Order: sequence, then C-alpha cells, then structure tokens
Amino acid sequence: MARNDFILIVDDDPEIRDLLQLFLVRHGYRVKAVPDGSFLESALEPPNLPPDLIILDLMLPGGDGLSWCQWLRKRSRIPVLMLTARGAETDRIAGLETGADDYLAKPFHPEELLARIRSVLRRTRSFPDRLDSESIREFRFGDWRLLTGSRELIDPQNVRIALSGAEYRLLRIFLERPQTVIQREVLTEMLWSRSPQPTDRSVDIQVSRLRHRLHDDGREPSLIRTVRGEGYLFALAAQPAR
Amino acid sequence: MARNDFILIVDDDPEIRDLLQLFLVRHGYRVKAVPDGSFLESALEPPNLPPDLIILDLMLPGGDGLSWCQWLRKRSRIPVLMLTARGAETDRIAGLETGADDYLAKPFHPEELLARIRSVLRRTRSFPDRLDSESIREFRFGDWRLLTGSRELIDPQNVRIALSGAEYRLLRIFLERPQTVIQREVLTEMLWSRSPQPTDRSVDIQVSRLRHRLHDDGREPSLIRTVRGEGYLFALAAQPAR
DNA sequence: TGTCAGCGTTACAATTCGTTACAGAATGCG
DNA sequence: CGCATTCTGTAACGAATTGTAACGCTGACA
Repeated sequence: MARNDFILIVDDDPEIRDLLQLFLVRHGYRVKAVPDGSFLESALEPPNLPPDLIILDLMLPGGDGLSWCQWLRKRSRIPVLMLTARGAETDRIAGLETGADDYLAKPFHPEELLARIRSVLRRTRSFPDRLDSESIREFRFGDWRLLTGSRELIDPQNVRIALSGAEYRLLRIFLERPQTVIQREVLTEMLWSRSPQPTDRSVDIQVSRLRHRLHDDGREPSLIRTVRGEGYLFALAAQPAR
Repeated sequence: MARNDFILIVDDDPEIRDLLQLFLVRHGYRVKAVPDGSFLESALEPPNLPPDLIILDLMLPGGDGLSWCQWLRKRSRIPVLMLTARGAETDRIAGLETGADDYLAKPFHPEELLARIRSVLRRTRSFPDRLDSESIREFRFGDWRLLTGSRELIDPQNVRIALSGAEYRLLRIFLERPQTVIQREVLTEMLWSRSPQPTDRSVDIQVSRLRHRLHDDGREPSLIRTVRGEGYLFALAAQPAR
C-alpha cells in the first residue's frame, strides 16, 4: 500500500461498518463509514476529497445499493466493491452488470476483503484514468507556465525550473482553484492524505518553498497570499490549456 | 457482446470443459478447451491468435494453476478468470495476489460465469489502447525511436542501442503511459510480478540503467523524472506507430 | 499599547533516491 | 562443455528533498 488510500464504506449495518473500519484502519487505510448513499453525492464534489475505493452494500434500505452503483458509474470511475448476501447470485450478477468492479459475499473473511481491495486498487493504478483535470496540458498564470505532462515550471524569462513533488502538487492545487481561499486543513489533506495536528507547520514550509521557486516574498506576496486564520489564496487568474 | 471473443478454457475435468464450452459457444463465444497449461505457451505466439480471456482452473494436476497464472502475468495482459474450489479462501487470495482478474468458485451458476466474463471483458475493453499495444511496431519520443519487433532503441543520431530485457520492459511501460506518474509499487508489479519489500531498490536501479541508455541525468533529468515518495514520470509525449 | 497567536523563514536531522561496485546467475559462442 | 560476456540483485555512499524545531515578525484583539 503506497499511500493512505481513502476508502468509503456504505453499509446500513453498524456492526459491519465498525468492524470494517477498524480492520481497514489497522491496515493503514483512511476510512469513512456511512449508513446510506446520501453521502456519495457530496463525496464527489470539491472541497471533499474523492475516495480511492467505495465499499457499497447492495442491500441498503430500500434496495438502494444497485441504483447508487449505477449513479456512481455515470459520474465517476472510482472503483466499487459491492457487498452482497451469501447465495444471492442474481444480486451479484446485477451488481456486475451495473459496473461494480468486484463483489464479496457476506459473511466474508477479512483477509479476502483485503486481497480484493488491493487487487481492485492495483488494477485501477495500472491504468491511471485521465480525468478532465489530468488532460490539461498546461496552466498559464501571469507570465509563468506549468507544464503538467513533464511537471516543469517555466518562468517569465522562459527558464525551466524543476519542482519537487510536493511543490508541484501544491502549485497544482492552487492553479486548479485560483483566487479562492483554500483552508490549511484542506491543503494538508490534499498534499499528504492526513489530517493536520494542531501545531502542524508543514503547509507553511511548503508554501514558503513554493514562494521561493516563484520568486514571491512571503512578507509582501504577489502570488500566494496568506489569509490569517484560514489558509492561502492564489492571487492570479490561471488559464488551463489542453 | 460486441464481437466473437475467443475464450480459452484450461481445466483437467473433461465434464467441466465440455459443459463450459457448450454453454459459452451457445452464447456466441469462440472457445477452445484444453486439459492443462502446456497449450498456453504456444497460445501467446504467432501465428496463433491470443485469446481474449483465459479461464484457468486453479487445481490443475500438480497444483499448476497458480504458477501458470504467474507465468501468464509476466508475458501477457490477457485477463484471467480463475476457477477455485468452494471455500478455498486461501486459494482465492493467492490467485488474486498473483494477478488473476477474477475468480469463481465451483460449482457455479452458469449465468454468474457469464456475467463475470462480461464484466472482465468490459473492464479490459475500457482500455482498448492497452490491448492493441501488442501490434504497435514502433514508439517515437523526441528524436528517439523504439522498435518493438527487434526490441532496439534508435537514438537521435540513428545509432542502434541494445536494451536488456528489464530495460526494454521498463521503457515500454513508460511509452505506454507517457506523462503520467507511475507508482514505484506498480512498476515493481509490472516488471517482476511481485510486490516490493519496504527497502526494495530494484526499480531505482533499473530506472538508473535506463536513464544511462537514454543519456538522461538522474540529477537533472529530461526524460525520466522522479516524483519523490510516489514514483516516476516519463516527461515526453510518445507516439505509437503501427 | 501590550500581548499573544499565527505565520515566514532558516537550519539541521531524517528520509528517499541516484549511482557505482561487486558477486552470482544467465546467456551466448566456440 | 567451458569460457566470456551480459544481466541482475545487493550493498554502500553521497546528494537532494522533506520534516522538525526554533527564532523573529506581523496582525488581531483586549
């Protein structure tokens, strides 16, 4: 497991929810467990971070699992692992036909669930999907350009500037949300897939390092402005190009 | 079912073989059924047409199913649906870990098998470029060319450069996924069909060796960029030619 | 105006990665 | 079959990036 993959569990059975959450957290995943599908709608919208995998019980109240899977498939490529009742073959068939990536019949052995999660995530990772934002070739802001394919920054004098991994990701976040305050907690989640501790200064450091790359001065910033008590704001407009 | 997909069944039980063949032919598939894996070696070589899906019994004589699956995964992207014994959870987990695309426990309902076949093929079809990649004659990137038939690299001065097996496979992975970060774990999986140990440096070594072939400098790379903590990125666009 | 929380920066330690050398395995050739 | 060459994995050293700690500055509030 490369990073803290974020797994969303949708199951109306609180016992299953708690057991799964405990088990998966112990194996290093970030987990959110909800009793029904209504959370799914907001889960796919900014500023929420989309899950890496959704575990969806087919027998939600009102038989909703299947329709939520259909709903998901129309909007997202997030892999879905569906939980079914033992022996419910027609359910499994219907789930597979609606686009679930895998299924597992309750009751199941936790180790098998883990292997299936890994298998689905591995498959998804072998063929990274080009979401809309991934097909953006370049961002322009002021006289700067960020080439997304090669992860290179071009300064106003056409000099190539190498960015580190974290610097690139942070700049990318800003360019995708220009002229919008992004809260420090959200930046921490997006950069490091973890919630910040109260005294966490990691974001400040990375902002400082990115400012240095962009020849911006933190005391009198032109590009990256601090909103005290909230977060940071990228001041320029950014134009994506394909 | 869009086309006459060709399915290869490998099962030592003649009754299962005959039943599956009859059932799948009736649903429009082209089917070949064999009792053991020795047919697999010639199945992947010209002039034989590679199957679209392989149904592989895990309990072949001598417990061969698993090793055949491993063998396949090193050589081919052909999806594998593995048949296991009911209740054999450790078998299923092992199958998934060796790269099987799905499994089904005997005895099974034929309709479920059909749904799984469709699901696996649908998934595979989501990435048609990947399947067609075997017919690509050449990749061009910058002023370089990679000839896939002879596995030769041609540099910008038209000099032929020989690549080792691992170097070729690594470069091939990059050319099939240009301008996309490929995680270190995924590279290890794809190159060696195993999960990396925490201190595994094999990928780094092979990347370093490939950089050397491409006259790229790991400290100031032009072609293969490191994304620290994640993986590697091939920075140039790549054009396949047939 | 004074205080203090929040933030910018810098230095240093820890971690990750690039490269090289060497040994063993694999392959090719006479 | 023996030998030479190539390939690959392991270990080790050094460079670059990132995380942590600390100091000083700034802004908000009483």
